[in-house]
Amino acid sequence: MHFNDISILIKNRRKILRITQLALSEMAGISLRSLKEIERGKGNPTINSLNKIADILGLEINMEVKIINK
Amino acid sequence: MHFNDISILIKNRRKILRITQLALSEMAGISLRSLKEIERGKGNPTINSLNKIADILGLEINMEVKIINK
DNA sequence: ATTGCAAGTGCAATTTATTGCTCTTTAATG
DNA sequence: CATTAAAGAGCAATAAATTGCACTTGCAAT
Repeated sequence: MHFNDISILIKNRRKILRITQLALSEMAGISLRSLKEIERGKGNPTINSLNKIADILGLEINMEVKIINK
Repeated sequence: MHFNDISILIKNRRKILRITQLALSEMAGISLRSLKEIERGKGNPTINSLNKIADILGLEINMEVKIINK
């Protein structure tokens, strides 16, 4: 899962929960500016920023051995 | 999955593959210094740094809806 | 015990993520 | 169309990640 996919997931999940970027940024404790960048897929956020957002959205970050498709 | 868990996973996976921090850092294209910090669980790496490491180690980062345990 | 290699770490330099301010664009609603 | 709210974006300031260098610590093998 690349950062671009994560961006889209965050954006979709936020919309499902019907909250604005401003509301999410405040609840997560990151700046509105940063959240905008992240949802646009621009930049290179830190794991902390992503974790804060994930916590609010009921998401979690995992890392696992990649499955190779035949 | 918190950053601390990711650090441990990276370190374990690297040892399973029997490569040194230096080798991994060079293959991933990040500095040895940064990799050391990450494996120690210190700092706050960017998603790019984690992705580069994950690629070499055959790992992948995922983000998904958290399952609530009863 | 000592030799050699891998990993941990303090510090300073540099690059870059994060932020605030401001303005523009888009989308929905009356 | 006009209004309003939400999202996109340029720019500069600041905080923080990344890096290199030098040194120490740990660990295994001879």
